[in-house]
Amino acid sequence: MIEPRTLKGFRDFLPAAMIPRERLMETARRVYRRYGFVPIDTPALEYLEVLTGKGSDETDRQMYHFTDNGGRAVGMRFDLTVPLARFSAQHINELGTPFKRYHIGAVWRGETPQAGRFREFVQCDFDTIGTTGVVSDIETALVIHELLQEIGIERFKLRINNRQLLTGLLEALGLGNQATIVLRALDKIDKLGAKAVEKELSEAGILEPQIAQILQFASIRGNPDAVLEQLASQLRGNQRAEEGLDRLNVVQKALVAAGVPQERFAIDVSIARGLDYYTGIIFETMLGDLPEIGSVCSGGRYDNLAELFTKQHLPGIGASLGLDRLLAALEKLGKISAQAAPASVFIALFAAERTSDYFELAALVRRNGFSCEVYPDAKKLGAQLKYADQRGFPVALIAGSRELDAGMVQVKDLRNKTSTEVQWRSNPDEFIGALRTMLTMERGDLFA
RNA sequence: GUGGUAGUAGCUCAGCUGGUUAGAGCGUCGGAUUGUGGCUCCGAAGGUCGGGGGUUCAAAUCCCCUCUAUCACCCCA
Repeated sequence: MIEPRTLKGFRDFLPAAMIPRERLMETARRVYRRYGFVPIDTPALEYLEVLTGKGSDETDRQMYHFTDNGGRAVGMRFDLTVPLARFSAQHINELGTPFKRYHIGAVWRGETPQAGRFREFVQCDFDTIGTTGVVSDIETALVIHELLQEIGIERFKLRINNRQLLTGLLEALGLGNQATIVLRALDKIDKLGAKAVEKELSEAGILEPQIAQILQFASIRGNPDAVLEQLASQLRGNQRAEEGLDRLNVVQKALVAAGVPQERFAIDVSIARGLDYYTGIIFETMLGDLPEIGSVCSGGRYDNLAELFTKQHLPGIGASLGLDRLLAALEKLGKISAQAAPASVFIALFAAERTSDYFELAALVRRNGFSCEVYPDAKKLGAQLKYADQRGFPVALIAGSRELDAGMVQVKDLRNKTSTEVQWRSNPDEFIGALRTMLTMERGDLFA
């Protein structure tokens, strides 16, 4: 006997978990398409050099890689952005710019699993390639907001920053080449506090007055308007920073104009996003009820991503919804309703010798756009109804030989326990009408 | 990868300082007049006590290793 088991950080999904997963992906697709993004897919496995080209030591360490049977060095993708860079370089001439795509797929990282962190997980990415316009900055923010809203999350905050602000400041302080160290340290300010960041920076050899300025800069808080104002006064005269600030101003105004509530977003200069490739605006999204799980949707602008693969200048911007992390959060918050009917109409099997009649009935139901399921065994009616009830079917159709002979069926509303007899063979319209009235009643939402 | 905590039935857990055939609730399956569900009652199945090794007359219980989960570091969705 082989022990049935799965690898650390890899999971099976039972129907109760898979139904909300699929629903979430459908929501993401719907929102992405609403903004004109089109779907693509890329291989799970790539040449190792394609994946390691742009990553840091950390991503290299976490990547699953091996030599395939043909002796090639290959790796499993650890995000969807690097494959997009390769994809764009390879196909952009057939696609034209701007190119807006979404990509939902699994990625793999060999890191230690934790709550909401797995070794195999699904990301729902959307990116815009080939424009540096601030319009795509705005659109990215709007999509993130709409996505979270449509999923049904009431409390979340989209935190926005622009790398140019900090880069500009660091250049002015003469720390231009230590950006990564400072960014990484600053990213922890929320979690560990200013003291810890100060210590980390001074251990990295950054001088006292420099640290003071960095921390003062990162401690600016308040509503977007106020933050932008303070930043403007502090960064005046710094060309690079002012450019980033101008863009943030445009984004801020557009978000308000598009109806994004003030409490849903913040300008927060302490967020850094570890990935080195971001060059402009950056986003992360925290859940109001579960901030400790981390960002569920992050991204930003990367103006040089494809440079390793092509001489063509391909700027890009996008973000990634962490499907599995979000689901883990929703589950923790008790927002995933366990029951979701796989189909809406249940057909009880009574007289096994009349099987074709049941399939004739089922075909009629499905032809009219309702999903239905025929019970596989002619068990006691009570047991069949119990099954239907437990799966959450709203409607059951019951007919024995007597009714079938007469072309009748009992249409039973499983929630009200009411039922009516209908002539389905001679009067299908009346039958479908009866079904429709029962099924149009509120179906419970997937996310409470 | 490093460190802390944990692992008993499908799920949630009980099992005192080692002592004979390891229990409960829920769930599953069967039954209570093969034609009407969520309640009730009766019954059954289901456990190598995560796995391996060791100490002991005796290990779910103590020790070591390992696997898995979880938390922290690191990093990130």
